[in-house]
Amino acid sequence: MVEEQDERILTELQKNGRATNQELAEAVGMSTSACWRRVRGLEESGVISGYSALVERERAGFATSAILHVSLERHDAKFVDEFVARVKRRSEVLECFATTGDADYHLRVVVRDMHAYNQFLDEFMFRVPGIRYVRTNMILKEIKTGVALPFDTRRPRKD
Amino acid sequence: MVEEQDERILTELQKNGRATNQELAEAVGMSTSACWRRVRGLEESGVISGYSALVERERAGFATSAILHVSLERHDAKFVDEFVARVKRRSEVLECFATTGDADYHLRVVVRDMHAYNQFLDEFMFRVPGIRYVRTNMILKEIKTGVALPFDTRRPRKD
DNA sequence: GTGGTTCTTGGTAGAATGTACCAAACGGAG
DNA sequence: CTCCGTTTGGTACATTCTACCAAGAACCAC
Repeated sequence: MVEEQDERILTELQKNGRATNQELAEAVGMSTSACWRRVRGLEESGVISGYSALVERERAGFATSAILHVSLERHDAKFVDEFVARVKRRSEVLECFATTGDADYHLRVVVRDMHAYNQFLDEFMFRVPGIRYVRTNMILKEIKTGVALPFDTRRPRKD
Repeated sequence: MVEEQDERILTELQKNGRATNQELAEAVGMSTSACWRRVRGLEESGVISGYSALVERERAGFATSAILHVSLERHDAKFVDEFVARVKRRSEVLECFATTGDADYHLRVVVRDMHAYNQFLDEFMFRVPGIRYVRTNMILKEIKTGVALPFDTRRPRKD
């Protein structure tokens, strides 16, 4: 189980994934060794699945991004699995969620420019079998792009 | 400008944000000092905006998440700014994008359980002034949740 | 309460790494 | 070619990591 001390570590490591163990220990108020062991535990148990540099999309040359609503014609395992497998392979698709509502899937796609987006649709999206529709919502502005889980919200009573 | 060597560094640091400088230098094929200076440059120029631990949502106790489509009644700066400011303050809102299409905004919200989601709507979303509608699409399954920009895609010709 | 077991803690030291310097190599411009 | 600015690889000191230790806390059965 992830307890309160772990949550403080996670909060800190989400803010600064390259914090030294010493900084981290200081920030959460424990000894370096206790802290280090907890971090290791979180990594080994898979609570922390990795670390990543956060790169500014536009500065890195990716001017265009969009949210796609996708719906499938049929929902047999065959079509669903094929769709999922293809989505996982395409690096332009940063996120993909199966959702309730009109569309079956919400995707977020990031590309270098509009030409690349058109190409993405032509070469990839429109070729996936069994798709009913793909609706593109271009992203006009990124208000917020966070990865940090909200550990500051109240925990449910555990009773 | 971000050139090819930088892209290799970014690719690597997106995969492993805690790679040691030595590992990194080896992976991208340069000396440790050259590599270190480039990383520093990317950080100082803001291409790398930070580092973060990636935490498994469900293992960390956040069972519920949703994508919200939000549309505003009016689009005066007054209402827009208020909405944006409020969204930025709420840690449950991991992502928020202004988009084309029916909804003005797409948000991704993560909470501990359904009760917390209901509370989020009641206490926050439904109290923002000037909102036309909020449509909730519960996330049934996370197919993919990536943060790495697709540097493996073809760069536009620079001419 | 006591005793025993288990889990967690803080301290420490050798190994590994980061970071700032150097002089050398490179690449254009004239 | 020579000059000048930029980027490179190497090195050394300071910092940090990481695996051990024994001591302390928490728990349970009795």
